[in-house]
Amino acid sequence: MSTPAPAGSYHHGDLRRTLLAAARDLLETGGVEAVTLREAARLAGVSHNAPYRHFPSRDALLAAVAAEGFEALRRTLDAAAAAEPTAALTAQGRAYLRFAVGHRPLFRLMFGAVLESAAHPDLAAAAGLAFAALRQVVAGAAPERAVEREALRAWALVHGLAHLVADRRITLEQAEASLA
Amino acid sequence: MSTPAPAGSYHHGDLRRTLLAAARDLLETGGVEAVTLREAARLAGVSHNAPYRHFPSRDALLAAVAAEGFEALRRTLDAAAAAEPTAALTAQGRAYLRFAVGHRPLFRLMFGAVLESAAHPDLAAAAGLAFAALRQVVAGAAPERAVEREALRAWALVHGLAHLVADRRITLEQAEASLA
DNA sequence: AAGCGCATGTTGACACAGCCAACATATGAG
DNA sequence: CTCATATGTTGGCTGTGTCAACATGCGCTT
Repeated sequence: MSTPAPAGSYHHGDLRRTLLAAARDLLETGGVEAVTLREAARLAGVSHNAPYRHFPSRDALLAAVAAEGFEALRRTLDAAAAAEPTAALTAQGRAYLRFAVGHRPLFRLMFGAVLESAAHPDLAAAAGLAFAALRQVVAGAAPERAVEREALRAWALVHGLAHLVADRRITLEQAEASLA
Repeated sequence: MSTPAPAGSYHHGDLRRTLLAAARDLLETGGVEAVTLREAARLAGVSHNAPYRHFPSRDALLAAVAAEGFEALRRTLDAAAAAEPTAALTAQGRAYLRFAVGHRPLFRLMFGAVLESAAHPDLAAAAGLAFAALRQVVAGAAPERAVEREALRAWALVHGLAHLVADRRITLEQAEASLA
């Protein structure tokens, strides 16, 4: 899906976006290991060093992809809550799980051990927003005082299930059955 | 802590163990990225290709380290349950969390996205044993019919909390407070 | 006790990665 | 129209994983 360069032009015009798309492709296709600055450059049709004008390092590229992932996750969670207001929590849980299964390499990049989010503020921010979507729903459903604790427990439960599914230790069905 | 080679001898004598120790050191010190076949060989005092007589690839070395990690985790969980039989479940939960915090890089290797456990049977087996320790305790504490489901929920909760702590998204205290 | 097979180590090489420095180009602000 | 500067390019360096060919000596067989 990565848009190749407009042929014959010295300047690409939209390299950053193209590189991100290429990186996403590589990620989905071959896992994190397959995401390479040089290969992304190749896919984009530029020289091996062009990416450095947009990302200071390979990690930065990965972080940008992960940040996009968190934005997508947040949208998914918001949509799930909006679509099923009476059972928003389990709806979000299901959405979370489906996201993990549907974009396994991306999920593993977002939550795996490759990136140190502390080193990438944008990443941390995007992640924070996604989690806020979860917490907000729990806040509306929990009994007053226990909100903070229950929110955390719900979050951890869903998150744990998602990891177990993404690591193929349990099936999606088992996870969904354990939600509520 | 990695035992260097007995000087002057062509054959090392205990290279496999030494390499594992070196890899553990590198992991704890610099994270997964720092674990390198060549660097492990250097620490062990052998040539850059000697490791291939004991591990067919870098991934295999990492998998072996992770497998050791799962064995350690299992021992920890067993010990926790044995030490506090009346509250075995929360004791194991605490142990799980402490393991994640105390051996962060190892934990992230074990559960991060670097290894594909399907490709390393030993790894999968060790992981299975560790989880069995958890499940067993839950089985003793849950109301009959719901055992399977409650076991999974407990596992997921602890696992999720551990991940959140390891990723520094919440503190150990928050996690422990959310256990029971 | 002698000899030898095979596990274990070594040397050398290759491709490929990330990253740096120096240079080229074209775009848009003035 | 000019030119500063953002964007790309070329070339090179170090380090890594992995393969192939060769060396060594431990331990079993006889």
